[in-house]
Amino acid sequence: MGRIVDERRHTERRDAILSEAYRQFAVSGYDRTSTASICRGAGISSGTFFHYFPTKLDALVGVLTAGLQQTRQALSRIESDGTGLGAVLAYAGSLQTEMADPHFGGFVHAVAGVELLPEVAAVLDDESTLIRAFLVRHLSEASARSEIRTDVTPEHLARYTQWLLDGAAQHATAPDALLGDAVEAVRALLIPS
Amino acid sequence: MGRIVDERRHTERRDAILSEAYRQFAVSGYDRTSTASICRGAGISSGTFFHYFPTKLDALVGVLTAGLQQTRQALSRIESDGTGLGAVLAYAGSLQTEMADPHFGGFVHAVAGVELLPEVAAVLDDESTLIRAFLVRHLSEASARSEIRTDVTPEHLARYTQWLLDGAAQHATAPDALLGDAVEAVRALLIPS
DNA sequence: ATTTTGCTAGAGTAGCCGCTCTAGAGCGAT
DNA sequence: ATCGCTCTAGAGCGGCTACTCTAGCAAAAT
Repeated sequence: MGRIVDERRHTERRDAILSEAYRQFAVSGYDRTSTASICRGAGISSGTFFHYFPTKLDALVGVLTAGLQQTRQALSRIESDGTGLGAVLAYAGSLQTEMADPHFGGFVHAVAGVELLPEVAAVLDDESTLIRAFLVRHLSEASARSEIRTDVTPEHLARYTQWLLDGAAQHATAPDALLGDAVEAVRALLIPS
Repeated sequence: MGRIVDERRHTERRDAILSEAYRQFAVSGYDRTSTASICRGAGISSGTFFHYFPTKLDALVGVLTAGLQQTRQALSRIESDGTGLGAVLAYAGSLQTEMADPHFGGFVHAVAGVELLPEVAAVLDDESTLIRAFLVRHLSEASARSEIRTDVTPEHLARYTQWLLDGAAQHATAPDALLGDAVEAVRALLIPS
């Protein structure tokens, strides 16, 4: 049990399914995407799909988990480059890059639609907690260094920043995103005028 | 066709269905809520349901449209009470009151999950446009009166405010909302420190 | 009184969807 | 050579769902 014959082929196939699932979830939403359609898009049979993911929900969780790991890496890379305000702005920037993906906005909406399923909520919670900790850490430092406003506590600023970025992510699909990007918004919130 | 026998009874029934639909969409999401379940909750038969709403989607649009009208009224009431920064903060306050509804957060997520359906997108677009116009109008005035920061244009501030409030609405379910409310967040964004 | 029309109930239906099952091919170990 | 395992295909199935249909009742119109 669990022994994998050809590791390379295995992860490639798995990733292909995951990426097709991501695209279709983004375009049609979770419930309105059928496993059959994912199979068609990925060029596999249902047997193969359910071999890799015992459940459709498991495929979604797979996508989310991959995203979480990506976030983890991005944060630690950013953190090794610098701390304080710079790190926070760098994070906003990396998020903004993600938002450029034409499927990003759709996927955010799709996930929101099934956020109440415990398996989904768990991963999302992990990611949210991770980011909050990152923000609190670096905003505290930035506050101590007087890089940012000090009339609002770092904890509150962290929360507001998260709201701001979540809101921006939700509108990621809008083509009129030219007016004002996420980094500028965060800068406006954090830096005293 | 279209003649209504007892106006009172008609709208009461309709509203009852709408409010039950709202609750169930909030709790289970749109796709995972069955019309049968709404009927059970509202104490009616499927025949009645489909007499009032030819489609499940029509029921959702009905809920959204009711919300839009509510927003319209709230905005004009606020606007008649005052303008500029005060009006913007009053709007944030009224939104915050809405968020206190235990079903609000769930409903926001449910709607997000089907935002790609054109009928839903249309209503949401109307509401978004309405709010943006309100914000731009009053933030411009506030800016001219120097009630708020002037280093960022009112248009940008309007957008950031909308992001902030949308993000807050998304987290409305969280019980730890004690830490920092929406009004304070908007104030922090708008008022120079 | 009779007709018309809104309204309601509830059984019924067609279709879709997530998932299972079986059969077999490829490959590694013994 | 043989066994055991992963992997793949694809037909099939049980269950659920949005919606339809028919029939009857109440009340307004004539």
